[in-house]
Amino acid sequence: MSAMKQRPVAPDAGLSKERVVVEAIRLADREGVNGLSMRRLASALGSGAMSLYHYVASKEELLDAMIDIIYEEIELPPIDTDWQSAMRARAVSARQVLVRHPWAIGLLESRTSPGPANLRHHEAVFACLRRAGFSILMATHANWLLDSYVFGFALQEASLPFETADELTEMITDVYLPQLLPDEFPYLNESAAALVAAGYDPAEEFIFGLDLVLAALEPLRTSS
Amino acid sequence: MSAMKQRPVAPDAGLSKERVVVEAIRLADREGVNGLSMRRLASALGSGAMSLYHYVASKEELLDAMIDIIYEEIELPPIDTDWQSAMRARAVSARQVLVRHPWAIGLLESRTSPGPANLRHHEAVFACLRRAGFSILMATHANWLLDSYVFGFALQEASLPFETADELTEMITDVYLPQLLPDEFPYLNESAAALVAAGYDPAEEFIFGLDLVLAALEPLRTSS
DNA sequence: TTCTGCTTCGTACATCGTACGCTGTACTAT
DNA sequence: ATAGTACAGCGTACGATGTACGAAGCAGAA
Repeated sequence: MSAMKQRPVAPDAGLSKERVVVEAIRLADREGVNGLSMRRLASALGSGAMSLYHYVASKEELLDAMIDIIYEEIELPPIDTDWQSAMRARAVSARQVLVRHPWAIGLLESRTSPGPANLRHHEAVFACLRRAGFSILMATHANWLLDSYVFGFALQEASLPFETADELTEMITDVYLPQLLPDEFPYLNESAAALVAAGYDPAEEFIFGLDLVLAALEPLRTSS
Repeated sequence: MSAMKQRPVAPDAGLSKERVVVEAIRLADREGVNGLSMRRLASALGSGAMSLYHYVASKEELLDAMIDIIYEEIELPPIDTDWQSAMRARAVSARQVLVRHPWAIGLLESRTSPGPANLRHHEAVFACLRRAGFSILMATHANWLLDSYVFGFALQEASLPFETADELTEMITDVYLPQLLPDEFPYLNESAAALVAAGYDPAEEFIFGLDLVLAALEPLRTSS
């Protein structure tokens, strides 16, 4: 407002690819990916729908850019610890990010070409694994295994219809158990009951499998 | 046509929920989930769009029904072998099904209430694990871990932009490497080169991680 | 002033899911 | 035979979607 003229890029007003993409992520967080339309995004930015197309070539490209910002949010494996701690930290961060942006998980499917943040991220992961003594082949295996676990866990967690332990109890007793005849599904009943009794924390469940996988990878290293 | 009158349900002509859902799956396989519209589905069935709404309450319900058919396609863990073989067979089958129907992976996200085939499937999985000597808690852990791996792997595999080893080589050399400055991404270059040299088979990669996970779960059993 | 180039936007079109109400047929009760 | 009931199928219409197209506003240069 005050120093409005000389700046080639307006500091806060005006559109930019960054502003468009960031607002798109906010909208998707709030309303889900189905609530993200070009018109609604435009009105959230106080502009006309077609203005957005000066910053993104299409909605597909917008989605690609959103995914790359998501990758930027994921912590890189720290370099100052052992490989297990580093990969654990990265995985935990990735899960947190995907919990914050559940719409991103399903989007990974159709998007093919990796963005720059994605590349940076995987470069750092491979660096960590190789420096820890994994061969190229074993590093590839470890990367697939860990990413599969993280994404798959996030995918399942996102489809859980509850957020808190209380909601879980309510969900199980009200929705799940009624359709679960004890004779037909004895084992599901058993574990549903155990879940209600013990409570349930996705974060703990995530760590359990993660540490199990990390421990299983440990003997595949070549050197110390 | 010949014996047209007395049959309460026409044997081959006429619509039915089953015919609608099965054709929807075929359409999604062919054109992706974005190519599946009620109008296109209707015309594939030789009917009007609104006729479909006599068999499914909404498109959402149609998608739910499609997912449940997909679960039906996944082999249950066989009961006549050790638990590792049984769970391996189930996981391999699940991956094959998801490769055949990649659109289904992203759909698991938003769908919340499990269909009957889903319930049957998980009942069988829990039965297998419990009979193998896992406690209720450990069976839950194992189930999460295995499902996360299978779904996550399928999700990543679906986003691979190639189908065959030749396409992989082509993809890496033409698309991947050009944007990968060796100084900026030394480790990605290294592993990309190794991938081209060695070829790559997703099915083998899948088995590697799967067997590693199964072996890591083995000591968590209580009895033999 | 006039021109040039970049942003911004209004309109238009095809396509989407689906609410609503009309048709025609099949079967039952009279 | 007639009327009633139920249901399967469809045509139309409404609001929303992504985006092609071209006009408009605007800066600085001539």
